[in-house]
Amino acid sequence: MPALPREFYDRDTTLVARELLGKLLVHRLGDETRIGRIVETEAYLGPHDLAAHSARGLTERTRVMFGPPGHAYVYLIYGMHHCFNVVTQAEGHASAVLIRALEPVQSLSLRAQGPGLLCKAMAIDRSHNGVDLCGASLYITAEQNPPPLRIVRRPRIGVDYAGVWARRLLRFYIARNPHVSKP
DNA sequence: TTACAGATAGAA
DNA sequence: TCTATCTGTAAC
Repeated sequence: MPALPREFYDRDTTLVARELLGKLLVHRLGDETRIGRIVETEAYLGPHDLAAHSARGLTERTRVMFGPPGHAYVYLIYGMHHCFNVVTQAEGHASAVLIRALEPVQSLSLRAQGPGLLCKAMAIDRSHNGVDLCGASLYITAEQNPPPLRIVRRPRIGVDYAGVWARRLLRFYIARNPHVSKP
């Protein structure tokens, strides 16, 4: 199964967030390959989106978010948890899709519901910040025979401070999937 | 130098 | 269901 091409990420962020559902996140480690099905995502639409990191402008941390699409943006939250994002749209758009939950497929012994647990289960940390997802070690691929999905749209989590942006329906998840962090 | 980010684990 | 915790980041 080949990795999704960079063109997949170089599109409308909301569209990418929706199409990422049901895809497989693959991380090749030394002697094992960890795979999880993406069941929950959130779209962050760039500098004008007050809920996005890029709203404060280009900083050391958000640099890769402003970079070209198809790269991993991994940041540390509360100094304890990692969050895994995928950069979307053309360089400078500073848009990204946050992967919030996975359904274990292979070598995932830990729960992966919630952005922090997801990174723990997939062994993703800040060393993966800026990694090219079109590469061979960490990438996203499509299933052979993807089942039909019922997709639910909801407001994003933890962005109450973002005014009108907090009400936008930019969170997507697979309906009735038990691995979604909050149904 | 210091306030803040909002998810997680564990207690109640 | 509620609360303590934890530290890198960026504004001060």
